[in-house]
Amino acid sequence: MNYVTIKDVAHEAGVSVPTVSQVLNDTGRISAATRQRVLEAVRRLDYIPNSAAISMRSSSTKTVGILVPDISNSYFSYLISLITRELLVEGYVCMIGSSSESLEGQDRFLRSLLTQRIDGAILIPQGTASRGLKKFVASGLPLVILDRQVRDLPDAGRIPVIDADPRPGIKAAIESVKARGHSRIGFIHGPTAKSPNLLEREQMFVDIAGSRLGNRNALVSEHVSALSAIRELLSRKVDTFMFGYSPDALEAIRYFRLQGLKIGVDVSIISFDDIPVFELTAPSISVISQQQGMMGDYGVRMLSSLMQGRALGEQTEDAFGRIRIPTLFIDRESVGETCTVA
Amino acid sequence: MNYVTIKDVAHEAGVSVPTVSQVLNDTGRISAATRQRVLEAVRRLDYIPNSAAISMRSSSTKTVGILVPDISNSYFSYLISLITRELLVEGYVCMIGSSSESLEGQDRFLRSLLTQRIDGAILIPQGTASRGLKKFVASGLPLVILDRQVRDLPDAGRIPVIDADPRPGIKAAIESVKARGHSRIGFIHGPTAKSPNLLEREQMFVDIAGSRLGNRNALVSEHVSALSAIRELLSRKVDTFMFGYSPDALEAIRYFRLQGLKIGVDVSIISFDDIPVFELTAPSISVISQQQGMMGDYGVRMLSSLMQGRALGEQTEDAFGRIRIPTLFIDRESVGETCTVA
DNA sequence: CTGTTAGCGCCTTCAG
DNA sequence: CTGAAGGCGCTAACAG
Repeated sequence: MNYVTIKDVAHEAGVSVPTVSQVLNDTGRISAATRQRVLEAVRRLDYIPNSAAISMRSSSTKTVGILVPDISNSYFSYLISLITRELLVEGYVCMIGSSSESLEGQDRFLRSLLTQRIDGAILIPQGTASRGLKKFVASGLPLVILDRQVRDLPDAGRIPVIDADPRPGIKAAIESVKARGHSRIGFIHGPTAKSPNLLEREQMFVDIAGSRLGNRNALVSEHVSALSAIRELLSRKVDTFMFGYSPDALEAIRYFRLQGLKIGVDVSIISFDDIPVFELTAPSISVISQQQGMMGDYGVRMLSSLMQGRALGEQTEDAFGRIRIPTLFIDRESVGETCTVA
Repeated sequence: MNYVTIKDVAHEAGVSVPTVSQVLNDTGRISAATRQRVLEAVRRLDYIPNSAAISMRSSSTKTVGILVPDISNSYFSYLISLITRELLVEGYVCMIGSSSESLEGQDRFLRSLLTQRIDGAILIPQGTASRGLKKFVASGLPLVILDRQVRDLPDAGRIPVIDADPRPGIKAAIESVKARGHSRIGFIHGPTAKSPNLLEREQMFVDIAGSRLGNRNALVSEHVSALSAIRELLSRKVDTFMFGYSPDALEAIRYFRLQGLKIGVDVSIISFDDIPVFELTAPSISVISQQQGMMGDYGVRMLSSLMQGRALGEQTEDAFGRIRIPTLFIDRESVGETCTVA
């Protein structure tokens, strides 16, 4: 299975190799006649260019890397499908990889992106800067970080970070919960070690819920396992749960069902991340949306402009600020009305 | 941002370029001393090989392509995460693409795989052989087709197809439904034009349900839109629905809820595809599982052995049969007990 | 308007 | 045990 090369095409068309190249790339002046002959030869032989060879000369691969924590998480897979679709129309193909929420997984994939000489990357990294991530940043490749901040990342001012501002969503959620007569809310933070953003959500919760409902009614658990945290808060008479990490909410739904606790009646819940499941459960789950669509759009747009700049040889040493997309509370059925005050 | 090349390493270590190459590839005889020096230079300069250059010489890219109909569908994203993980340990990186359930999208991605000179591919193609797919098959690349059969694909005997055998799951489902006292079942087939497998499911349903419940109690709709089909069957007094295509089932869940029809009480449903949502809805949905885990495993294993053979220059002209993985009925809460026979 | 020359980064002979 | 030469597929500069 030997591929047809530009040389075969040249031979078939009876011209020289560079002529074919010029026809294919619309560079140089080529007579309509030769052009025709070359194009026909291309068609006849079904010539398909070798991107490795092209990239060796052009030092541009037209590929971008995408790193997510977990491909099978629908929050990320949706983001991926958005991003790849938009980049495709700009002529880029994507290399997608998962860190499996581990630093080793992340570094392994980042390295393989480097060996592929990608033109740029969109990363949803782990919350702590790994060796691999530092090297990646140091390489100076066009790069945007999505969805998560990273602790201890030097040189961070140079790279755009697009994430969600938890405040508006949390505020709206708490007010809605309060309006329905709930007064004792617990927050389940998820694996905060993985991401400063999760920590921030918790702090913001404490801040806002504390000021609205009184500090003793805004509860938080030290437990790392979601299940233990839920059990603890339940024993402390919490009847409304807010989840900073959607997989925890899914676990909770299973758990409450098992315990015979009716969501929206015995217990109310609100989760971060607007993923499709939450609309299909019965009752449907109220969520704090991070507006992933917007996030993906911004990310792609930033990356293209960075890659553009690079392609033009511009000095893109602008300091990119952080872009924060406001979260949005989407009210559904998982927060019940309370008549009896506890 | 110029990458470190093997030449820089050679210079740094005070040896020639081929020497570095030999050290890195463990070929040829190199003295321990030089080897040491080279390795140190590699580390000091943080040399990262250029896979494009390597693949130009070796004509192997260590890349495999994965085509799915829709990345954001959790059935596929789960399969992707399985496959990429397993291939990674064998040293392959994956290029993932979506056909967006269209022939054009499929062909565009397949072509880009060809320009990338991938070593092999795992495809979940559209049900009809597109020009691009035919060309791809004709290229002779190691290739396995997953989850779906393809109509009119010449040379199909040469490539392995791994899909699910719908019979066992459907049979078990219907028996369970019958045992619960339901006697009038309708089947929603999904976009059968897209896949012979969907058609097969319907035929098998007609066959099995017909023989178990009588032909007039095994209903099918001609409507292409799931919603119209549901409405029609509802008007024909169907109270139990089987969905051949999970997105339709999700639509149905929304619809029934809107209509105030209680699943598991007023209406019973069973869907193909064991995806996480179905376990989280209330009531949880009984499914016919295609055992995706198995499917992914087999697929990867077949592909590696094909690529192996190719790497060794073997003639892998074996006729690969189709491997069919039995479907499995998973009984949950969406099929209610019927006391009153309609 | 077209062909010649040279080189991208790497590896595989083959001399030394 | 190591270095020199050549070539993978392609394109940018220059001749002609």
